[in-house]
Amino acid sequence: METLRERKKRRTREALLRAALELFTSRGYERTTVDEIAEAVDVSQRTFFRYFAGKEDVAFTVQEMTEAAFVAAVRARPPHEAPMEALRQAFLEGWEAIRETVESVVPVELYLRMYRTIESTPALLAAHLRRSAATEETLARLLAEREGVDVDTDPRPRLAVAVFGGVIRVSERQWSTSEDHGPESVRTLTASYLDQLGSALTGHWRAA
Amino acid sequence: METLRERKKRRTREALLRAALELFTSRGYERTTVDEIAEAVDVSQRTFFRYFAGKEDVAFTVQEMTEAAFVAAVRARPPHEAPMEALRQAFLEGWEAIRETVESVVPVELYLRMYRTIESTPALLAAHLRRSAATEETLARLLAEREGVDVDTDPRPRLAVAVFGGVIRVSERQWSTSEDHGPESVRTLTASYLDQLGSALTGHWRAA
DNA sequence: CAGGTTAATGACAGTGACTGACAGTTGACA
DNA sequence: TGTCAACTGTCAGTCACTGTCATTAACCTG
Repeated sequence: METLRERKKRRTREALLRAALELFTSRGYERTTVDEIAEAVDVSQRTFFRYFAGKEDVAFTVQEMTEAAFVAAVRARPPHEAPMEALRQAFLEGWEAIRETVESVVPVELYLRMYRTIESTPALLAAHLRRSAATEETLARLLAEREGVDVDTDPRPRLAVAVFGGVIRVSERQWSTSEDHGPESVRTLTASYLDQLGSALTGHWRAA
Repeated sequence: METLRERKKRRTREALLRAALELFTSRGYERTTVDEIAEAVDVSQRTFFRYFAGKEDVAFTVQEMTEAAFVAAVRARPPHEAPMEALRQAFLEGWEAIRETVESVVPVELYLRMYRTIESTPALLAAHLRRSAATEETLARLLAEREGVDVDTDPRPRLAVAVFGGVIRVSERQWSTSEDHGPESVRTLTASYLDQLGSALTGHWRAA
């Protein structure tokens, strides 16, 4: 069980996280100072930096959880599935588990708002893409191991993951700029885009 | 022709650029301060910020030129080429033109060193990926126009460009971490990876 | 439960990127 | 050659972030 000290720490951390996301999504990321976040929770600025490595770090706390959940979902896929199929299924079926993971920390609605803020804030978008690159590296190694190939000599693991990542990013972008913000719409969008990959890569697009 | 004032400005700008790249690649990006760059050229820090939007901005000045050159190369492709083929040819054939563009500002060798610095510096890698995303958006619109489809309703332009961008990134990464740093090796690597795309996306990789 | 240990916090000072304001300087051009 | 506009330096200030040290509060042991 949890000691009093640990409980206090957890509460401070969660309060900082919630305050930060609330401020980022309402006032905007750049127009929010670390001092304001700390003040909203009534701790010193120094304390904020003891809980989070930086202003950017808070913004991605929830993202980090979902990424970890996705990697876990891929890891749990049966070995007989082909690589791309495993990625596809992990994404489409793992949705509910990811949603629950999020809800245990912040309201899903806040998470979705934060996602849009990330997409529309250049500094955060850059960080997001770099984090995605890191996740892709993890996935490439994972798939290489599943298939028994060497990730450093065989380019296919990294290629497959890069392509999958690209599809995800296109769906996310489409989702975050469209009207329909239901969490379900990303799933259908991603599935549809994965299906259109082949026709996107071959020949002309104009109907003959 | 150029007025004296313009000549002075251009010289200051190029001096700042060269000094910055030299310092970034030798001492490291984060261990270089803007004050040091300004001091190396004997101007005030304020002047540096009048020529470049920020420390990050200098680091990508040459990159920006190569990206523009690539977009131009794609634009110059004959319309009968299919989208992916146009991207492929623009990249493989446009190499020499890009090289010349670079050489007109800084030694290619410095450009290559800077590239490695970008790949190995988290903050710069993030910025690089965001810039790539912006370029991909430009290319998607370009291809959509070529093919006469609507980029906002037809996902194929963005998908194709995302996949191509993914292949480029994988080759660049492989190149920047390998021994062979000749500028030719990126070409062969990219061509080879594009050829392996199909087999990376379908079925298992393990030889039966 | 008193007293010592350790973790958490606050207060303060300092660095580095960046911006705004204003004054001084130097090319451009009549 | 003198006036105007562009360019530059100086200075002050904001914000993210870090190191240091004293203080507080939880923990644990006798």
